[in-house]
Amino acid sequence: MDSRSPRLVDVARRAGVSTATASRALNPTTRGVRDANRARVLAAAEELGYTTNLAAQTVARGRTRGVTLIVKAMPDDYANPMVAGVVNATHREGLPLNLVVAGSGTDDLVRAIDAARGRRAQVLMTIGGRFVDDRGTDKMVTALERYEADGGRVVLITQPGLPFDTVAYANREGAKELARTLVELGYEHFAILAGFANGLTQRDRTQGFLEGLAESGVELSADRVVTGDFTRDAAYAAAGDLVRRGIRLDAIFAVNDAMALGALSLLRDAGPRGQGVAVAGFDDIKALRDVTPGLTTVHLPWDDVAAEAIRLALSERPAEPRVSVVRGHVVVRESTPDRRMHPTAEGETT
Amino acid sequence: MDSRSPRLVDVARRAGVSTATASRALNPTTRGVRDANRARVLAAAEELGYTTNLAAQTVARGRTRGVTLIVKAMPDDYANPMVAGVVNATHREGLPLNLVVAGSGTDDLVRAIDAARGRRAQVLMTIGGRFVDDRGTDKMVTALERYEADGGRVVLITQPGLPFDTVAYANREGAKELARTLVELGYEHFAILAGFANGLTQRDRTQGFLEGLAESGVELSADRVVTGDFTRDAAYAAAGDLVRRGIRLDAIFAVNDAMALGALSLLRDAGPRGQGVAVAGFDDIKALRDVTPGLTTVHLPWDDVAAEAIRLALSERPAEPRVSVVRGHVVVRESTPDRRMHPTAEGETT
DNA sequence: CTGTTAGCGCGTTCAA
DNA sequence: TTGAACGCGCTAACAG
Repeated sequence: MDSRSPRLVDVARRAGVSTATASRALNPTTRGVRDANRARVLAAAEELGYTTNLAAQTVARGRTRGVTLIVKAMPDDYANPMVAGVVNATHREGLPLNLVVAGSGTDDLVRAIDAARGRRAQVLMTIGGRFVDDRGTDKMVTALERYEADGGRVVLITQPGLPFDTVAYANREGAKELARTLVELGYEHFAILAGFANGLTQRDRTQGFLEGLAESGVELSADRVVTGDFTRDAAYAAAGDLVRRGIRLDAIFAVNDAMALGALSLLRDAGPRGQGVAVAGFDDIKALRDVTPGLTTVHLPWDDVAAEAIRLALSERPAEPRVSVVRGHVVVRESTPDRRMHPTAEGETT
Repeated sequence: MDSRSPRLVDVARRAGVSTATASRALNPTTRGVRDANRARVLAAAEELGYTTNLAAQTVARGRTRGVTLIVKAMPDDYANPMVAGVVNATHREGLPLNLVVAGSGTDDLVRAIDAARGRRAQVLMTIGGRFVDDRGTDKMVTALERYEADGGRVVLITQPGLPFDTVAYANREGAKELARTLVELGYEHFAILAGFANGLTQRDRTQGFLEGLAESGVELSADRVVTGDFTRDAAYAAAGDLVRRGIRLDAIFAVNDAMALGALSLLRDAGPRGQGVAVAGFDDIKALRDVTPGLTTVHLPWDDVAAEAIRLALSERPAEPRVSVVRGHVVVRESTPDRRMHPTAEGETT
């Protein structure tokens, strides 16, 4: 078959006008077409099943609408609330979305950024992916600057400290508040499932939690901060190691909810040794509504985050990069019962 | 700033060759460039931070790599296993992915298809979105045919019966097996949370379940098949209505796991009236591992489904459309305990 | 308001 | 193996 798509010339010919007029009629941006002609062009396009060749349009215009979202991985268990938020927000705005899963290396990230530049995409957003003291950060910044120099807009999500518009969560503060709350509830012996040692988000949450403990006068030895993958499965495994070590454990803080749910499952599966250990997470993902016991966590207003990211992206680029910090708050649920009311429940693990 | 991106000419000039040679050097597809020249071109590109303008390349070539995935909505609670599967599979294959959320109307779908054609995208995959007896199906098929006539490849997921390559799940059979299993376990009084009345997947699962019941000699009055949204929240609400109606209820079948989890939560929140009602779902999403009681469901091999879809998409278009049917199997968990062992537990709701 | 014409940046013949 | 020249489909500047 391969009966090639109709082109603008075909529409123009059929409508009895020039391609220029046809183009103008099709693109409401440009005014100045007699109604009669506009109608004929639209009719011709309809009859021919014409669709403008977006690639050609992009070449001619030099730029194309739409956002490119770079993420590190697409989880198949719990929805990433940020990804879902951005996907739905762009849909609402009628913006084409390009979802790119980049490897975790800096090179992969730079490649993805360059590819977006090659696509002449209007806005570029990235979630996660930044590392602490990563030598590659410079390369990434350079790539992003090239992208902006080329006329694109960059919005970083949760990666404060870079010279671009940013939507950041108050990770450290939220974790600190969570730690204080747990201590108040009567917990003393903690462990942290910290994710990647050098992931920025993970580090901030871990450090915030440690600070909160310190302020409340609770110590935490380094061997109780378990690093590893940032996933539910890794957390399940890590919690297992923790339990097998036989240390005294009142509560586990996992740096995100998916990990916390994994830990919770391990404790459940572990039998008696897992009983009585509390768990807390971070994010307050929607799935928590269906989980028992309810998971104590730090709530973040995800819809606001996504909306804010889009807002920044669509506004004029300011002289100085803007940083919107979104604050969360602790939500206490049944996974961290009040121990002060059950003083006898202490010491159920060894 | 707007210091425009370097173009191929710039690279060519810097390497001291023509744009033709530069193009050939950059595209490994074309052979026949002296190694020395190739090296100089690559070096020049590197130094300039050159990235091919994909739009221009697409115009010149007439087509571009990558898959466009059309979905109806992006859930923010549980990951859609198909979406996650396709996202990750395309990433593995190094294929650019365009994720499009189309409205549920046929027009939205047709628009999305035409847009993909306008983008000259290589392959188009759609998940869901087909309706029973929808007058719009013809329009959709026409749009897809135009897309294929234009050189693209179409792969439909879970929408059997259309003249395109298709990956279908055995929805009806799985639901039928589930119904038989539940009856064997001793359940008699069912209700179904059926989702959209005219959604194809939902209808197949509902009808399969009804058939299974019928074969097992169990009747189900029409007022126990509750239609509505295909989401967790809608299911939560619908289960509430069910409970309030005060009918005798042994078990609820929800046509997907997210809905089942919503129903489970409602029953939990409903207090005594919700107790003793079993729940079963469909899909076996990963999140079920962290839920108690474990949810009885129909397992589908999601990784296989995504891989198969990609395989079909990347293979030559066959003369006759191919249909791969992926079969699932029932997994019984604690949400549907064996009632035959607890004859006294009967009739706990009214 | 409309048509002519000249690009946009790249791939690709066709000779050399 | 290489380069000159043309074409891809569309928009934008410039006349009219």
